[in-house]
Amino acid sequence: MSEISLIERVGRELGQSAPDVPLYKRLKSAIETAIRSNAVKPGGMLPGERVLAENLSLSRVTVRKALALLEEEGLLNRRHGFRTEVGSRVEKSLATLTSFSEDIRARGMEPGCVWLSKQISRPSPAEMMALGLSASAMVVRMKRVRTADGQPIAVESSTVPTRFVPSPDLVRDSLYEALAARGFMPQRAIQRMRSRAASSEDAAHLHCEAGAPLLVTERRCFLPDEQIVEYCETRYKGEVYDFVFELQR
Amino acid sequence: MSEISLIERVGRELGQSAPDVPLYKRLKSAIETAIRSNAVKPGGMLPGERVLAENLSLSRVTVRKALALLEEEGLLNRRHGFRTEVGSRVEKSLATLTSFSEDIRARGMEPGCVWLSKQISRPSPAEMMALGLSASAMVVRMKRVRTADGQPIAVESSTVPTRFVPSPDLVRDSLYEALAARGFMPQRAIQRMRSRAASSEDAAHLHCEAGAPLLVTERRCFLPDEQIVEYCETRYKGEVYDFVFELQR
DNA sequence: GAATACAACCAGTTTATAACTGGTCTTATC
DNA sequence: GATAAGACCAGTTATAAACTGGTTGTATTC
Repeated sequence: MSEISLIERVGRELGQSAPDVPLYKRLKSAIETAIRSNAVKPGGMLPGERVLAENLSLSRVTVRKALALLEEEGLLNRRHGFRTEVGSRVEKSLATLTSFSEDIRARGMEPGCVWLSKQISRPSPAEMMALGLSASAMVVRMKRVRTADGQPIAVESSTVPTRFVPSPDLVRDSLYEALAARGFMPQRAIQRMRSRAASSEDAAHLHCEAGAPLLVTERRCFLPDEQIVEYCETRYKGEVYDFVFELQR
Repeated sequence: MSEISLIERVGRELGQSAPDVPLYKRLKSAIETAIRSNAVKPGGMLPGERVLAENLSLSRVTVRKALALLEEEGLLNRRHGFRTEVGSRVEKSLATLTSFSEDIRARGMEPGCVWLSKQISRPSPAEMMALGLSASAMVVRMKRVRTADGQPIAVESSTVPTRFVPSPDLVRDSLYEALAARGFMPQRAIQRMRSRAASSEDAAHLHCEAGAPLLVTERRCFLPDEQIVEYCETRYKGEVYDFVFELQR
């Protein structure tokens, strides 16, 4: 469906809506209907805010208010300087199949995390190797304790080149959300799992004894164009095995 | 040293040289002297061919002939569309992606190798991780002892997805030749170097004692489109350090 | 006070373009 | 074979322009 016919459709929808509801809410509903009826496919682009405003004879403020609501609901994904993309929240969470939070929720517990550090620095030798970076590159390194129902169950270190996430402050709870917001959605990952003894530091964070066996996962995440976007090492209290699998959305 | 003063210097040098020698050879010597006397630092850029030709009142053909000689000697590194970079052979062996054979030859010795095994199999967990492969993929794994003047100096294990080299029989002496023949020339690599104690097997192959420190390099080679084409681990008799650098052709 | 409108301007991204670069070829002179 | 001059191709980089969404004003209407 072309941009013009989409706008016409939204325009008709808008005309038929109750006039005592605020315009921006009516516009929001109209666009939502268009999306849900698949007039724009997920992954497709919405017309620019200026185009929408002009063709619907609305002000940009109104259009932006409507889009803001839709983005909050997860139906849209806006990117500064790029465009506004259609993408449902359900798909977002599918793409983060590897997400710790989902894993924990699926087991009926409440996920949480405590940040140990967020820093921007040069990559370590291992990180250079894993991410394919030269020494002059910069990375954002984040370390946190993952919890389930408040109990610590893993220590996780994520490293991302600043090219993809320029500042650690952009990451709130979910690294994947920060990546997605900038248009870098990992599509494939290679993950290795094996066991290792807990260091005294690990032990302190995980409330276990030093030397206790941990399940260690190493993960390299790839963008659709095979660029390496993240290197992540997680040390879980748990099982013992050595296994590699491929993660795909 | 600025471009202009470099050109002036080369110009003077050129004027003083014997007139019965071909111009391009005299120019080559003049530039070589300038480089060896550090008038241009390694890593620095030479003026463009057109600038050189014009300022020295020479034709571009002459300049190109001189530069070609210098490149052949390894003093220069020309890149289409970029510029001509100054880089001595010593640095080239570090900064560029050269094969083992080239490396050894550059040091005035005769390279050789003894094949320990060539096999086609499923990737190991470490190989899956390094090459970004799923377990269903197939790889060609090659292990050999590298020699210089007949003396064993390294044990090397190379792994390449069958996608790039379908059979180990296609590899005679040089893996890179086999790759190039199929149109897969690695252009960039990330290499990590560190030390590790020799296993008894390493020791047997390298004629040293078990436990002796080896220099171990891990290398991941990338195609121009960032696909990972090779994972290679080499254990050298030698130094002790941990350092990663980027290799580029 | 909330909704709407209009108008600027900022900042990030993409695209197109221009201005280089080295690589190649032809033609010509000596 | 060495030298010269010119034209053109192809790869790279730098720049500018034309978008994008983000933000901040003021003003009007109900």
